[in-house]
Amino acid sequence: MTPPAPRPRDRGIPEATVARLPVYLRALQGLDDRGILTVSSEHLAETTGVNSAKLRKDLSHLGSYGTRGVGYEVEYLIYQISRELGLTQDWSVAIVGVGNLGRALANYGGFGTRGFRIAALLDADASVLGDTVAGLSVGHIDTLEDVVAKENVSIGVIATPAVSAQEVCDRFVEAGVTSVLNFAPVVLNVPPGVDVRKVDLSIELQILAFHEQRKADGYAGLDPFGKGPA
Amino acid sequence: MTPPAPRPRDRGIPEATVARLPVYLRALQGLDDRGILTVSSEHLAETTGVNSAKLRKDLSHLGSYGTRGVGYEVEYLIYQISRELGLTQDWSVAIVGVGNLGRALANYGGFGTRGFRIAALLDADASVLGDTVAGLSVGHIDTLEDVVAKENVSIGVIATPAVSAQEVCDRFVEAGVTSVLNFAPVVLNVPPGVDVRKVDLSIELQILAFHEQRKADGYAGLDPFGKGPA
DNA sequence: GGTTGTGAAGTAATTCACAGCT
DNA sequence: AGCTGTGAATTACTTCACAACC
Repeated sequence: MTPPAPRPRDRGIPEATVARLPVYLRALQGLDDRGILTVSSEHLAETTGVNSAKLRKDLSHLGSYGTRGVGYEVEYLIYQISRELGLTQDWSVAIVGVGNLGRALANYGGFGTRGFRIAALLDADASVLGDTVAGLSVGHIDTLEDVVAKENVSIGVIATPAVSAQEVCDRFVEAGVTSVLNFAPVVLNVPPGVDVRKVDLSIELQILAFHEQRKADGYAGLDPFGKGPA
Repeated sequence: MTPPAPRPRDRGIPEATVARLPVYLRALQGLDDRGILTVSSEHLAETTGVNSAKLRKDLSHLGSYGTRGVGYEVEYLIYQISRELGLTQDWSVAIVGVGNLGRALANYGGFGTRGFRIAALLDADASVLGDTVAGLSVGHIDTLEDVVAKENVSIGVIATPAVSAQEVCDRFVEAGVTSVLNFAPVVLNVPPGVDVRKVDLSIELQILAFHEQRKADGYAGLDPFGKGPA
């Protein structure tokens, strides 16, 4: 009888806003590093490439943290955004697949920075087991369930070939992981309640190719007929 | 005097649709590999994780390629989507930055598949120059302009550390590249007419952390007070 | 004077629901 | 009978423009 689960709709922040908060956060950290104390929506918007009204509306969803006539205090805003994003606590991440991509991810500075901790690197390939990558020893995929439980992993990163991705995902989910970041070029199937985000190189390239083609067709030629293939 | 460039707005396909076409395309190729000849919007929607009405509307922007009562012919739809995305021609790609990420990208199968050709791998670090990666010899960054001109590069991929990204981007743009795919965690500045897409691991993690925190706050506790930190 | 926060207006994307074709 | 293609309705997001405040 339960109606078709209208999702407990975020009593809060629009998804589009959530996706921009990390961008603001990074820009703010840059300002902080340079010792800048306050910033206006106009300035912060410019450095992050958004419209200033949008930035103000985004921030207004978190609360009223600016000062009229002055702007936003950089450190305070960093704290508020971090808190909203859940970065004031540490999240354990497990990376499965230690090929070039997995290594790139493991060595990526962004992990080390506040908020994330790599709990384990796992792979099925015996030839990389025991390798040390980013200070961690690569473990066997069979230990996935143990690692998730023991290290309290909440985010699983899939950097395996496409063919293994769904299986790894299933194991993550079965072990209790509810957030997955997928680099394999497949659509993952997960039960409700599990969030999946995907990063897909070839999709990005194809989107660029589309626009590139548009530029070639449309502008350069100034051909009013455009579309026609012949 | 030119007004603030209201962008020659695509006389066509919504951006949200463009971003999904590659997903449909991949699913269709999977069906084709399995010898499946036709597919309904319902079925294709299910395997790509979208609503079937959305899928039909997306496809309707390309033309009327289905058959009522039957569905879509798989091969024909593959061809039409490929054509729309500009994949019936080959695009030359240059990758700058041959660390783990650059290597992962170079070896990524998605490139090889129809539509993209890696024209060059470039790096500033003398220690990797001349290395062979994915069958290509790594060249020096100073040859960027030559390579872009000679190989007719239309998409530049930036896989360098953050600090070098803007400079590499400027050189790409100066050399005539109008599409950039950026993996470095910085907001790139480009003139109008140049498309930039970014892929940013830490943004994805932070978005997941946000939702993870929501799940922890909201559901598990069933605490009606939620928000308050103490 | 300067800048935020936000209703109201405008634009884009999604979903519904069904006419129209096979 | 089955499935597409699409107007109409809905929902989400963006931008404008200005009152409120420092």
